[in-house]
Amino acid sequence: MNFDAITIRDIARELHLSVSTVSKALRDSYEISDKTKKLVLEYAQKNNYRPNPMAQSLKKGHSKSIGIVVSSIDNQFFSQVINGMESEAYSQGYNVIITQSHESWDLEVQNVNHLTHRAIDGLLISLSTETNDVEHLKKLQSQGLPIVFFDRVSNEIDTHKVIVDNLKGAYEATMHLINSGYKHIAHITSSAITSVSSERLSGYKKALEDSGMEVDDRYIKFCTHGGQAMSEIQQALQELLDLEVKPDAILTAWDRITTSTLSLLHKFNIKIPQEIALLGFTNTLLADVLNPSLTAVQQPAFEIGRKATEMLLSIINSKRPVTEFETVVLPTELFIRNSTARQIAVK
Amino acid sequence: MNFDAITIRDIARELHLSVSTVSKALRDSYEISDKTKKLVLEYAQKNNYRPNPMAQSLKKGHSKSIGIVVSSIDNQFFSQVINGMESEAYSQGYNVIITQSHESWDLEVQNVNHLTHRAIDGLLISLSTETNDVEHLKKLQSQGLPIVFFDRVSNEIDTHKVIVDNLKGAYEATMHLINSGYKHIAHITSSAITSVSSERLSGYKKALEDSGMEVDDRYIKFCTHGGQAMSEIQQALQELLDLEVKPDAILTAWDRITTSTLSLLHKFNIKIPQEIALLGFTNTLLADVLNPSLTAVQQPAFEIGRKATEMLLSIINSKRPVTEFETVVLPTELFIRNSTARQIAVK
DNA sequence: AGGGCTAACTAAAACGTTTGCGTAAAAATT
DNA sequence: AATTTTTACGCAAACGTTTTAGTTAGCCCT
Repeated sequence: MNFDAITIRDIARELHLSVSTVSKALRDSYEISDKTKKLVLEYAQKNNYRPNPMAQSLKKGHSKSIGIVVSSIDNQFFSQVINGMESEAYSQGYNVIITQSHESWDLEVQNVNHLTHRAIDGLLISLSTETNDVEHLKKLQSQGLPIVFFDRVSNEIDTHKVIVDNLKGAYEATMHLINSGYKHIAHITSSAITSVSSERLSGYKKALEDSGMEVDDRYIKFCTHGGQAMSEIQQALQELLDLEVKPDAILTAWDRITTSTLSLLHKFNIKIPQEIALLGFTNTLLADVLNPSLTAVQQPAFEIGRKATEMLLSIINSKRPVTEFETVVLPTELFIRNSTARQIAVK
Repeated sequence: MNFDAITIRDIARELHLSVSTVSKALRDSYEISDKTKKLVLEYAQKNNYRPNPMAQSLKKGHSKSIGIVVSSIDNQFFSQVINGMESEAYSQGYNVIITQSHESWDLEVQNVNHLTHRAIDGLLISLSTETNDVEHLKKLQSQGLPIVFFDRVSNEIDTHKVIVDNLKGAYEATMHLINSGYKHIAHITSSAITSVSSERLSGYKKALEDSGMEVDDRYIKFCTHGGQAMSEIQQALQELLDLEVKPDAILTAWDRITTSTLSLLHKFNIKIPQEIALLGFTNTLLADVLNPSLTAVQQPAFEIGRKATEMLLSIINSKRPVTEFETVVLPTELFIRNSTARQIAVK
């Protein structure tokens, strides 16, 4: 393929000017006369000149783009987060490069390496469920790459973080179930490694304890692959259904687990909420029109993304090394719908 | 921010070698002795050397990344398409840069300009609903940027394209409604400009005609903003409901229009399919668990993305200019669920 | 012994910019 | 008129690589 792109050198030759004059004219330098500027600008315009971004990046020492690692783009939570990131990044003249870890540590490392070092000016990352070793990120940070965590954070790395109040979100959700009269509330979550899971689990447990209810480990199921595989959720659900006392409500802690559980309950012909109520963390825009409409803990995804990006750019643009880091905690919101409707009476 | 990244020059100085020797050693050139290679490799490893991708890109004349423009990432169709693109691109050592046009021509142009010219080696684009002027893309193509269209294509530009058989998809969908006994089938689609809309509209009309039914323009509604705004869909729907003979079925032609229409029908308390049946183009993974489960025309989104990327990379890697272009047409699939269930009898 | 080979390396140019410094001419100041 | 200042431009180095074209030193061969 031949890219017959016009360069600053071509303009210079054609206009009988020096390369530096052209460069300065294009950047509207005070050193250049209006006449020359006009000449150069018009020629550039006419010939559709566009500066080579690689040359600029190389020269300037930054790429004006930031890397994003999420587990999966087709998760509405993450796509909303990305919308927020894109919005903030664009408004500050930055580009985003999105990669997916698909909940795999290997892929996460590979993506980070791919993005890494000067191809990006900073990294926004939500850890994969598999990740408990963050050496790869530590090394990058120590080499000066600004990193901001969002959603699934690591407490082994000191940097800005944007999370939601997972404990409170799960607490309120569980309380809602308890107040609705449910007695045997199960919890399906992801791998216990992630910050998000353990916080939500704590919220769930605290609500039970505060209500004088017993925490029974048999009602708590972990899906180590973050619910990427339907099979692991199916197994978890099956085990719950096989208990001598079946749960009458389920709190699902992850977007994908929530929707998959809903699907499986349909598949098993279990009436929601009559037989089992369902309450899940999810950001799907379709919660209202699901069958039944789904009581959900929703996260301010756009704002998470926006805020994380704002913080990352503040590190990137900081004159001196940033050593004071901040963790922003945003609130979740509980939307009560039919999937947890209290059973007034059996119709 | 200071990036104390190590360069090839640092290695050379430290090892008392020349820059070129180090470069060649790293690239495993036959000109370098095994001893030296080992030395360099070990030093590089230990000091976590990583080639500066910008310098490499500048030198090599390509960036090993491709640009993607879609209308919106939080549309499951597009996120699945992107998964396919990412998969193919990664397997060939390419990176993807994703941007969203949000159905706006202005943003589309801005994104393309941002990505454009040497920051990317090629472009994968699905036009925004607003777009009917493709001069910006023509210009880029004429300058040598490889472009592949998918989903929403322009026939003013000659290049590879990947689409689905929209006419057949809409035809089969409409036929399903007709065969289920629906008599007044409405069609809500996007702007008539897009290839996709007009093809689906044709399929809808053809099915009616082939069945001896009249095509009544009052039953066809256009949402010029591609359904980004709920309000325009609401208005379209309201107009349909205000007709003296209300439609008993609606075929929605776009993902977002489909889910929004479902929401609105709920809001208006209209029973699906008893009062109005709904059949829509959508790739949501939740079609099965919607209320009611949704009869849907689904597109092979992953494959669309994969194929488009494969074709783009074939242009990029082609030794000589490509002049023969191909349009790949993939089949859609109709999933029949409850939202169009034939009304055997009124319960 | 002289020429030709080869192996292993180096020097330098190039990719397209940006930028600090230098400088000639024009303008302003003495 | 002589000096200084300003204006408007050019030169060349630099960013970190890759690559072409040398350049040594040692070896083999007749």
